[in-house]
Amino acid sequence: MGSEVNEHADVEGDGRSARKRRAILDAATEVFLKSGYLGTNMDEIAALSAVSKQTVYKHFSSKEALFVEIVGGMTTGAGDTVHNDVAQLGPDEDLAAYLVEYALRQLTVVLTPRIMQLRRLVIGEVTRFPELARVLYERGPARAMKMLAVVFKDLAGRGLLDIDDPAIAAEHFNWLIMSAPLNQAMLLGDDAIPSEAELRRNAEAGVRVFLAAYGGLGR
Amino acid sequence: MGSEVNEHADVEGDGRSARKRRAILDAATEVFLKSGYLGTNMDEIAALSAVSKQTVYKHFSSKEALFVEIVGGMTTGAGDTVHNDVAQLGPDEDLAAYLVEYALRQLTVVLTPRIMQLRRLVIGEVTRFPELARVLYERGPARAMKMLAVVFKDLAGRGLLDIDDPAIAAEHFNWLIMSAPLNQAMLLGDDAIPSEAELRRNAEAGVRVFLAAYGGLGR
DNA sequence: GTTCAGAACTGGACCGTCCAGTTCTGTGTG
DNA sequence: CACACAGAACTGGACGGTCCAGTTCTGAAC
Repeated sequence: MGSEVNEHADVEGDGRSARKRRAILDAATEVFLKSGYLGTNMDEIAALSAVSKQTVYKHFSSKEALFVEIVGGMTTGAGDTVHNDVAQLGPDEDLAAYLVEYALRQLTVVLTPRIMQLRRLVIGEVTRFPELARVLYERGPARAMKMLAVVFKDLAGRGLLDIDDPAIAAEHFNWLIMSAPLNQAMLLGDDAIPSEAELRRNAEAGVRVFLAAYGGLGR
Repeated sequence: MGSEVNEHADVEGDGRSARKRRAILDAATEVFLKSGYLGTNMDEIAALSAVSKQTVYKHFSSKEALFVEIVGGMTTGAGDTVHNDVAQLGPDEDLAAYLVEYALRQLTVVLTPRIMQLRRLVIGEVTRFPELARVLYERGPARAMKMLAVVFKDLAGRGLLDIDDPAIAAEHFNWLIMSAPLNQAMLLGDDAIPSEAELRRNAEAGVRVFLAAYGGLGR
């Protein structure tokens, strides 16, 4: 037993098996996002991925396992997308403009129909899959605020911000920027996702408040 | 049309029919909150309310209708609870303390297991019941911020706050106060609902930032 | 001869309906 | 006030039709 050698199936492969697996994952992602966990049936996933149900169950032991795999992958992927290129503030750069850009990067990634739907999906399944929600929290808001806290601590050390507790400042910044559009899109649907211009205005207003509270001497 | 005379069935009655109807609503609330829309079956509701399924369908035409009735009622009820006694700021009262109390009232109502679960439920069903989510948005955050905007406009008129756009200030205040605990409880479950002491600290920190940005001359 | 598609199948869950028999409620009558 | 009675509401159970997760079988392709 256990004579399998192709253990690289879950990273990136181009064998037939890996291709099918990818097709299943893609199809399942779409269907789960559209219909929710209970609202999704495996036949639809098999049909959409152009694969027999037998093949689906060869790759994933159950509906639950497939769901966990997909949601886990999406949250981690999205989290990585946000925090890839964290530009630092240059010496001659404007602090407010820098913070606005920082905010906009976050907003434009999170306020995407797919990511919003993922959020709704996970929130709706908190009871059934608490672990998934915890992962989303860690890889999402918690991670973002941890990164922010580091940035703020640095800026405070350079005398550009007057911050007592970087973690709290990061929370305040994060939610000043994200909450309004996030909650709106969450409940009013994807059509309520603000345009980039609106997001910019929102970010600027948030940064203004943030700097009023945490902006150091150079006001 | 509308020749019905006994329209008082949905307010408060004590007849047998009204009692059963209430029992059904109570049971259905519990089951829906616990298992979600698709995860709930009508047999369980009938059993828990100690009523035959026939009676359930005599009062509510379908599972969907029952669900809409319950969620609608709960959102409206919770919204009213928050905005019942809106005390105004007295002449000799401390502004910061007043705002902290204002925030705490909101927090302690919203951060309840039942209300949190309702939020999760509605968010998870945005696609299936967009109207319900819209109602929750209107009766929840939108209403709260509208009330806040009125309060802030008044305070600004009295020279206690320096506010340009009351609506934006209300948004900032609302989310400075609510976002951190709300998001945490939303994803990490009811066990992550902060204690009242933590909520107070959170409110105080939020008010501090708010007043730094919007506090008028009397700083 | 291994893998997969296609299709059928199992076992079970569930919505909504139906029905025969029972209980409640309100109204009229002596 | 006691009683009878009609109509509405309710029970308990059964059932049709549908849906679905997961398994199994057959035939074909490579």
